[in-house]
Amino acid sequence: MPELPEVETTLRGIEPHIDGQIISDVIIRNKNLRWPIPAAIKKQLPGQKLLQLQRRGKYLFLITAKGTAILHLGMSGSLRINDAGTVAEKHDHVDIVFANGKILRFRDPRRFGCLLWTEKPVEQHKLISGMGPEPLTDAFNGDYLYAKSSGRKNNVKGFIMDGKVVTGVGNIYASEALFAAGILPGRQSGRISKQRYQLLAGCIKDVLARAIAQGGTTLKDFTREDGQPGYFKQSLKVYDRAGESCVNCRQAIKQKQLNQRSTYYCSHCQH
DNA sequence: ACTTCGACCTGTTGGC
DNA sequence: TGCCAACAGGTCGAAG
Repeated sequence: MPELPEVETTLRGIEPHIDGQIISDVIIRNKNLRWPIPAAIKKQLPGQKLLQLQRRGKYLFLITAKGTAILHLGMSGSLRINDAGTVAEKHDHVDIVFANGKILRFRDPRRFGCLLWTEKPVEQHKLISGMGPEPLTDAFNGDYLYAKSSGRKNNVKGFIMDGKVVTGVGNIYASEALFAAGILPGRQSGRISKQRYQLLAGCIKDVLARAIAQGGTTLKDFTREDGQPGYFKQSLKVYDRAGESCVNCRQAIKQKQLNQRSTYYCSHCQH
């Protein structure tokens, strides 16, 4: 479900309620997420002050003096802020209870998400250390993409969705950014010019920044921490629009499987 | 070092 | 209306 804009929207929504607050309890109803939730989450978090909330790619970090909780929403995860006493529903696997009476509630029907614990600097964690640059920083640009793509044989959509290349670009925004840049998703990544990568890097930044400004994309079930949807769906130009007319040329938007993921594009505007 | 593919889950949708 | 296959916003880790 969530890509970078949805995770960022979630972070901004929950932060004012819990930043700087003391964790009073952790309730784990089902520890069987992608990896089992370690016992240290329940053992170490209570009594700790939440010093900082951070996002890295699609991961969220809950930083305390003792260590850092690493949270990923997977395909179907979401976080809500509830008041103490709110009844948990079917897939509400974890509550982090705060002394101010708020509960951070982690729901994840498919359980592809995770909640892990580390006491080392979080950037040294195995899942984090190999990650590519954040797309909204200066370290991510066309020169970087061009250099990184040298000699590569995969298609450009798979290339920009590779978290070791750049983090946070998922299936929606990969299609959208490639449309904005006029590049066919199936084009071989190692055979694209530096100039086109400069355009693409700018389009990735632009589409992600605009999606964040709109509170993310609600396709089916993504909601913000307060239950409100994101409004970027109305700005999508190709994703989930197979057969509808291209906003530029009016030809039908095409859909095909690429790397086992649905991919949307305009065969007239993209080459 | 890079690429492809299977795996992990539940819920919803669309075709017959 | 009902059933069942196909699909869904992610990404790790194994195998080639």
